[in-house]
Amino acid sequence: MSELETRERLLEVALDLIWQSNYNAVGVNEICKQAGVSKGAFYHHFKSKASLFCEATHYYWQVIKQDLDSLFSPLHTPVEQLENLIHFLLTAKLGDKSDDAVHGCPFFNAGAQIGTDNQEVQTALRMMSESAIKYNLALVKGLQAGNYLTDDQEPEQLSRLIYQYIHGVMSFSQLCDDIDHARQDLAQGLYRLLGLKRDLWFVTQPTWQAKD
Amino acid sequence: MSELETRERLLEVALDLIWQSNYNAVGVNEICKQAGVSKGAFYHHFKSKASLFCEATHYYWQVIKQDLDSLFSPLHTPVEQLENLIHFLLTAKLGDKSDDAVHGCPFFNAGAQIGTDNQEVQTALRMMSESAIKYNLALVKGLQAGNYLTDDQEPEQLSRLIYQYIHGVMSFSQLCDDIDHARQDLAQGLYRLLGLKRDLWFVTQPTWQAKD
DNA sequence: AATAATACATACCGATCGGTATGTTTGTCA
DNA sequence: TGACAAACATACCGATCGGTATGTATTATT
Repeated sequence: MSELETRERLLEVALDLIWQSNYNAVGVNEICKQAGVSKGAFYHHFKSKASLFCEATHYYWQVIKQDLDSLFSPLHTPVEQLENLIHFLLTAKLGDKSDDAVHGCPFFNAGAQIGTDNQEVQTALRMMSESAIKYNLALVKGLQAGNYLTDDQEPEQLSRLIYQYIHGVMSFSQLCDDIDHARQDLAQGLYRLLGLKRDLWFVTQPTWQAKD
Repeated sequence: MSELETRERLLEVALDLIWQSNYNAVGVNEICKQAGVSKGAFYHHFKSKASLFCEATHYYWQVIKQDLDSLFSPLHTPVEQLENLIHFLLTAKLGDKSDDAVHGCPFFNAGAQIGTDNQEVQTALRMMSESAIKYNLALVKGLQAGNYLTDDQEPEQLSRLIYQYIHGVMSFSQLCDDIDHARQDLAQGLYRLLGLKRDLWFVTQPTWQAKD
């Protein structure tokens, strides 16, 4: 196995395992085992398990950002961007693939577990939240500028509301292991929160697709 | 210490500790220590830690229900009920008391941790969700019947949206350790999700207070 | 070629986890 | 008063946790 890859191997395996279950249930030993590296290698690259998690958060976010940049591309109209976001959340995040269970966002699940105890982790999660909300903010401003909304609420607050709701939907559908409700509710909730004009509801097709 | 109380002592201490941190971080030993009972007593009353958690969920919900019944009392108008709910969430749940940190709902934090692994826990949490949504449903129907809303969305879905959003707000404000945003966002989000008529926003005072 | 730092691997640590086996007290009913 | 079970208390268990100490290749530097 190549040298620099070891680090990424650990990050990806950790993401995978934590995604499938949760932070506490996944031990350092198992991460190493699945990654095919030794514990020494693990603690050579990361100073602690929490530290790995922080870096994994960052790593994961870099990947997500590529998708977000793509589906929020100026090539799409604001309404298309909104539909792209919905489509993205339903497929890439909630696990449209007909496999096993519905996954929430691994970082918020994990954040609920260690966030309050570990300052480092909490900070990492906050920064990811802020970044995500910035994307929402751009979307909201685009929708406002295009006169697609029924009122002129502060865009900062609106982008926060959206973020909160998305998180709520994902947690709920994970608990109920039911993606169908999420599919019904997500768009509805976002439309309502944003105050999207009624004649624009459920009429635009997403213009973005997850790459393979 | 009286006999029957031991059980409740364990439940309340467990709630307290889990509330303050999280399910995984709180061990059986510490619960027993804080409750002033032995481990033998613990496993005399509960067959496992997860089982305790399930019973604690039920116990906790019984307490919450009393508040919900009170603040959703027919003595209040539907709009007052809504404001009562908001006030309740901001004070009793998010911890208005100026003490330390912002707490989310301990059960959803814990649910994110063990929910997927433990069938028993997951079921208990689902039932609590369903019950909570039923309260929302009554509220929504009341608001619709009183013609306080701008549209006639399916009340079942609306009550779900509300539930999801509330959960999202609480998680977010816990992560950010910032109750001020929650205070700003909660009402705004609920108004928008429900489609409450604009002239009713922020004009009604809650008619319910937490009993010390 | 010698040296030093990097990148691991192996073996092991104390702490703590949830859980149990067994003993002792306490109340209950006959 | 004796029998019996419920309600604990004490001591301990194996497993596993995150983390470390130490040894060994490998690579870069001089």
